[in-house]
Amino acid sequence: MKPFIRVIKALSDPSRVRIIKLVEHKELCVCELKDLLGLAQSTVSKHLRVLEEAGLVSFRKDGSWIIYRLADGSDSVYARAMLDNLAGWLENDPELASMRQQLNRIDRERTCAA
Amino acid sequence: MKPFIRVIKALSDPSRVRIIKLVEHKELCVCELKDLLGLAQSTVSKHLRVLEEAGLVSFRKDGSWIIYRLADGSDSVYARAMLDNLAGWLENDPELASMRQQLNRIDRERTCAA
DNA sequence: TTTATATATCGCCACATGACGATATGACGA
DNA sequence: TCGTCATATCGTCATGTGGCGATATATAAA
Repeated sequence: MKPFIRVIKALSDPSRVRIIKLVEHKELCVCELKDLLGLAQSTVSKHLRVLEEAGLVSFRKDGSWIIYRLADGSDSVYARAMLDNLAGWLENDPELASMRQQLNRIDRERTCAA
Repeated sequence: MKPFIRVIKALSDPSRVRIIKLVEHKELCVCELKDLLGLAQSTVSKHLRVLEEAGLVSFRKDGSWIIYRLADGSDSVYARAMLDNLAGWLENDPELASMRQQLNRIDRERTCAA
């Protein structure tokens, strides 16, 4: 039961779902997510930790950046299934759409004036 | 986003997931669920309300009993998908197994000495 | 080494949530 | 009608959670 609940709880917050739907398209560093979501850096960092512990995202280091991407789902059948579901869900969400437009705008230069 | 979050939040509590996995097999009244879960009647009633508002369970009245069953999923694509997923998940959970044994024991007589 | 940037962690606060008992409602039976 | 049983709702409390700013850590650049 616990591994299932961990995945579901991780997805029970709108900000965390937005993170999933953003990194679904393109891996992103914390400060990019922070700007897109309009949340404090510490808040985003905490959300990413929850998602990572649920097996929903993973990360790699690139210099001083830590770049998050969708997990491959090998940690948890629940995470895998929910990521598959989410890939088709919320595609028409207006908030997500505007965030993705912003995402395209910052596509070329990774400048994260924190 | 909101309808999705409503379904996910409804499933983010272990007691509510247990309710789903119990009524998956057999429709049950509130007092049967109360006995199986070992929770106060008011608590179970509140959980059922959350599940019903998410489109995960529905109910019918039978005299003074209110008997809950899985929803058909027509209210919400998210509810439908999650019920489909859950049908295959947690089948080996030990707590659920012992609850289902109890469930078979009360199978014949619906006596809910509250 | 010092400075700046990116991230994580910590402490705090406001609010949400799950639990309970007590009470209200509603149906059935005596 | 009155009492009983099943359920829902209300009030309350303890705990969980999301938010922030401040701070610690680590890397890169000056």
